[in-house]
Amino acid sequence: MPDAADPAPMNAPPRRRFRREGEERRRQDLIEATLDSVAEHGLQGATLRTIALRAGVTAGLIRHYFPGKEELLQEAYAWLMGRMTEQAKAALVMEDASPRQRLAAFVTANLNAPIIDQRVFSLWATFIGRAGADPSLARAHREGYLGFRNEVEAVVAEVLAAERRKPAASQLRHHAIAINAIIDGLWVEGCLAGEMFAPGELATIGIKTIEAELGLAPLEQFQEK
Amino acid sequence: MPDAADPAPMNAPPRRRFRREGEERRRQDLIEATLDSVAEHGLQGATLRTIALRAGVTAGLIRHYFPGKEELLQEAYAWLMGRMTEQAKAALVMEDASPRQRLAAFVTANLNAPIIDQRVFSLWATFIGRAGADPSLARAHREGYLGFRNEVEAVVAEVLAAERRKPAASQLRHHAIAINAIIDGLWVEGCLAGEMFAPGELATIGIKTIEAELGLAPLEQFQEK
DNA sequence: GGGCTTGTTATGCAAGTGTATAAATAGCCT
DNA sequence: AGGCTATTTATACACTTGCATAACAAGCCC
Repeated sequence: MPDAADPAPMNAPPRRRFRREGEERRRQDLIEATLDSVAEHGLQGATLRTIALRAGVTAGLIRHYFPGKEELLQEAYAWLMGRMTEQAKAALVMEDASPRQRLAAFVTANLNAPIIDQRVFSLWATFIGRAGADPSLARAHREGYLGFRNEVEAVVAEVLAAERRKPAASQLRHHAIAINAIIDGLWVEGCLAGEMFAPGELATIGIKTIEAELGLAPLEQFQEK
Repeated sequence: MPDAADPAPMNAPPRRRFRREGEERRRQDLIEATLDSVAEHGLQGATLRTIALRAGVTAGLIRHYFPGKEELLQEAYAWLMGRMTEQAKAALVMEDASPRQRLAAFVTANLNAPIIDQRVFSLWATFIGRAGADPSLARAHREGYLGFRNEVEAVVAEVLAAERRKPAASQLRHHAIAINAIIDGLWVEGCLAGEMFAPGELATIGIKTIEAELGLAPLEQFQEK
């Protein structure tokens, strides 16, 4: 029995070098690696090892920052939603612009890059598909949706007020729901089949449709026929 | 060594009873069990064993009808999409109704049960979330979407023709895209947060918004203010 | 009713999963 | 410089996964 001695030149693979990063940074890296993995391989393909590889660490480290995979996914989703609504609303903060211009800018921003984006859509769809089974997801969506809709409603009220119109609350709500649906519907199509539309086309359609919904005379008017 | 004899009263679990079903039936059952599993647990939770359990068979049988899990999922998705578009278009085949009535009926059908349905939405979102990475899914969506949009475009043309209007092709396309977005957007919200809306409210909003988009005078008109 | 086909079950297996725990080393503090 | 701590790696483990194959029996055909 030769029984090879262990300390022989059996050059063991050297232990991997690493750097210590701040907690904030590591958590953020892990969250982004998680979203990347989900967008690319879906929830099923987003394994701890895949995520860790993408974040440039080993799988065990994840457990040092998150209690488990579940919590990592939840935090990743929360962060994604936060960034989405933040971007979406950012287009509304325009100083010295007419309400109507602000509304148009809002629609334009929401129907172009970076909000129209296949990766973000994949993430949204993947997570929201679980809303039926996961009440916390459903609640997160509802909150985001209502926040968004309230913004829309506020701008609509301003636009109409500028036209000396004062709609009833129920009318305002209807307008907000409809406008929200228009933006959402066009957003979905833009993300899924963006190359079917000319650049800016979705925004143009969105603005014109919304103006029709609000009963506003189009600014540059070219009638059909 | 007592070497217990095998034929001892070590009552082996009796082999499970089963019935032979037709191929058609079994495949359909498996597909529906697959969709149930995906809707309930997501793609990650839809394992062969879960699916088989729900279909009332054992996991091995699946491989007798499908080359692998991948193909089962694809067939399930294709069947789901087929049923969805079929249902959606069914509302259009109304004899002796005005184009405008048909359009309204179409919108109403698409914004109520059974098309507004959380389970179907979960399935749609779960699968469509993979469209970015799976070209076959992206193609399936595009085909379904274009088919749907063409139906809309045809009805819109009829509606406008009944009003003696003959829009340019590009105008017609814009209308169809916008109307499609309205229906899609309201559909999403109805599925995700149906209890936020009164029964029939989404359909009402959809119809009014579409009428505004097409420049049709509302039938029952109650102005704001 | 007895064989034969084949739909169906049962069992096994290698790869991959999330989690737990131990070992190591990077980098701060003095 | 040198220890100390806690971030990070590495390894182990129980379990699940999809897939392969063998054993079985349901029910048609003659």
